[in-house]
Amino acid sequence: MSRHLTMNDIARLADVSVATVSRVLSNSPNVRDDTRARVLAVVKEHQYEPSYVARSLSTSKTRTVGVVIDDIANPFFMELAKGAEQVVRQQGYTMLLTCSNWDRDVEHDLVRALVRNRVEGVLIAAIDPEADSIRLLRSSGVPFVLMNCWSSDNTVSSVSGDSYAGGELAGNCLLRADVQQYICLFGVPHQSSDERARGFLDAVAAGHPSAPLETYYDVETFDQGYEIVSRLAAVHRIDRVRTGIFASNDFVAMGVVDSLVDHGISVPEQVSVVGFDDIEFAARYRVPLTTVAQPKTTMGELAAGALLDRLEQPNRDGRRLVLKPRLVVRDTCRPSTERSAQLRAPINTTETHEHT
Amino acid sequence: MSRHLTMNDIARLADVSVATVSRVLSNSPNVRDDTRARVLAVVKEHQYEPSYVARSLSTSKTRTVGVVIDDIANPFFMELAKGAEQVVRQQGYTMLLTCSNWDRDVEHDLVRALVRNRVEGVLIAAIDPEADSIRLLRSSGVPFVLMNCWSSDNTVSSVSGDSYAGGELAGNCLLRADVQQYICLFGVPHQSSDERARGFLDAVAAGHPSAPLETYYDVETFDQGYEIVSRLAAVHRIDRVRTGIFASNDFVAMGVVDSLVDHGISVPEQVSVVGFDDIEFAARYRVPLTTVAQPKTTMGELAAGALLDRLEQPNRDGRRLVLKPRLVVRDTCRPSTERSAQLRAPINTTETHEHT
DNA sequence: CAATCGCATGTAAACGGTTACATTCGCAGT
DNA sequence: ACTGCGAATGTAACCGTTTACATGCGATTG
Repeated sequence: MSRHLTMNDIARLADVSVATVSRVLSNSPNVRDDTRARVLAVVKEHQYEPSYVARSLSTSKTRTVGVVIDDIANPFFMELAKGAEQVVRQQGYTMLLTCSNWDRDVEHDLVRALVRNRVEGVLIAAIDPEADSIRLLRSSGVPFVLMNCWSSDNTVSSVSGDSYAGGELAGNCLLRADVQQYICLFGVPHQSSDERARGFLDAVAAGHPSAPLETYYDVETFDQGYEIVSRLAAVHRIDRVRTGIFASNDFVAMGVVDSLVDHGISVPEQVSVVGFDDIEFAARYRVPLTTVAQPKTTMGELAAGALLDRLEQPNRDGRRLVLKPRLVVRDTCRPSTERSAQLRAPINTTETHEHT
Repeated sequence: MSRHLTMNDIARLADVSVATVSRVLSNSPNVRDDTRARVLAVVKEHQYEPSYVARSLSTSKTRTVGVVIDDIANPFFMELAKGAEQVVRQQGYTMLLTCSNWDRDVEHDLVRALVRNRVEGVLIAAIDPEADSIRLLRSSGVPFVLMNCWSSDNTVSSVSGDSYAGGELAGNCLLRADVQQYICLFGVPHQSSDERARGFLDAVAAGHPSAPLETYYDVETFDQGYEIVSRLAAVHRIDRVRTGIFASNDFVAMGVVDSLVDHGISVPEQVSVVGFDDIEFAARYRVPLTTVAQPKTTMGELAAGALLDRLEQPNRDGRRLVLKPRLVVRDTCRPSTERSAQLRAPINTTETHEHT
């Protein structure tokens, strides 16, 4: 195909200099009306589109921010990204969305690619906030803000949910459902899932000290949830006594529920399940999920806002935003009234907390 | 923060010229080993990352392709995009994903932005293949391939599902379920939804000529599906006779089913529902959806493949790829055996068809 | 020992914009 | 007619790479 037109071509065709064309296109004043019209006519006639790559090189501004998430198929991250997109686009930035598939090497490569593309800032749901990818970001001086995790270094900004509180919410919910044993399906090692685990364990340790409790780690997917519960069901580990299952996210919770109904175990009568995230589908699942909701879109928006602040105010110090989760009670776990009366744990809070 | 290092900085630090640095970084031969080592040492020490924007300007190659989809929250498009991402990344391209939200003006702006960013090609799920956005693509000479639609102009490549056949599949499925009236929830005007409608209507006209049939247009969302069916249920239009409902996509189908169960109407005993797309969640919905599956990931992969072919072979003529849909029978519509025996419509095909 | 060759390296011209600065133009004031 | 001045336009340097070409240099060769 033919090559792209350049500003020079337009200048020649309109019989003016490149500077004038540039001025017309950037709406600068001090261009005679007829000249402007002549240039615009040529531009329109030839459908000229100026090269942003040249412009970026010239101005050293790309008006682009990079976003790194872990899983593009996961509604949690998609909502984060959507929230972020909203606000960056509205400030005239373009968003470059990338996805690490939970692989640290990929994450590192993605960050490298973003830096090379000279994005002006990045939003990253880091797998590990001390990883090389973050070091690279620091050393290359590209402003960034962490999402869904945080750093001990208080020069770096972050936006995350209060996972410990979320874990407690889940724990208390199961407590109130009056179950006699607990199964914990925790996620891959990660700040936020570790906190969830702590919060959950602390809550049940406090409310139900002697209860039998079994934990699994690294479970993140529907299939894993299905699988583990199926194994337990096969040996009648969960259909004899009332059981509470904590799932590291809503996908896992759905897998769990799927397995339970496939084994003829009734939810929530025999087994109660609490998920995490409250993805859109949780409410529409075959049995609507009781789950801990995180304000996903808000998180994306706040993160983007924080980043944009940084871009204008490069040396403001970091702020760590922590958003309170909220328990959404649907059909997989309902408080049994007697026990609820005893425990008077707060069960529903939303609010923005700011540390540092 | 400090500015980015440039190749010049590295050259100075390593006491060589920029050309040498460039050669080292592009692995060109003809660099003495010790020089190479010296340069690499400096590069590593200062975490230098070359600017792709400068490189792109210099080489007039961005190694980037743009993708335009209609709705990023819709799993159908996400899968398309994922399929495409796979293959472009693996060829060393970066993918710029954008989303029009079904707005033609936005779509046009997005294409404009992609052209300005000098993407080397674009994959576009066009709202209307004759729209300005496509004209812009043509006139700027950027290779592109249509997804989920097609053009009468046979120089343009496209990858789409055989929507007419899909409509027929849905129609025949309802036919076999032995329903006595039909409700059609068609989508917004669009090549592929129009074809689905035609296929569906032709199928029931052929198999059940005298049946009462009611059509709605522009229904695309869960809420719309829920809403329409609720109105009908309120006036007992669907709980008296066995009814078949065609939904323009799986979201709509879920809304429909939700409304039905909320009104105590049993699915599929009283009302049968067929969706479209077979998004991942269809199988896990509160009542698993009978739906027409499209090979979404494959479509993305093929589209990307076609585009990459183009990039190497700019003036090959277009090819239109049409993929056969497949009926997935789950719980919202099941063939009643008597009638199934009479009609012997093909019910399950997968195959790639190539026209032109 | 000079001519030749090939490899390693440097020099400088692109690439397509932006923008500081220089120049020209049109016109009012004297 | 001349000066002065602001508005309109042009000129050229710069942004950070790549790459064609020039140069330098050590080893081979007649």
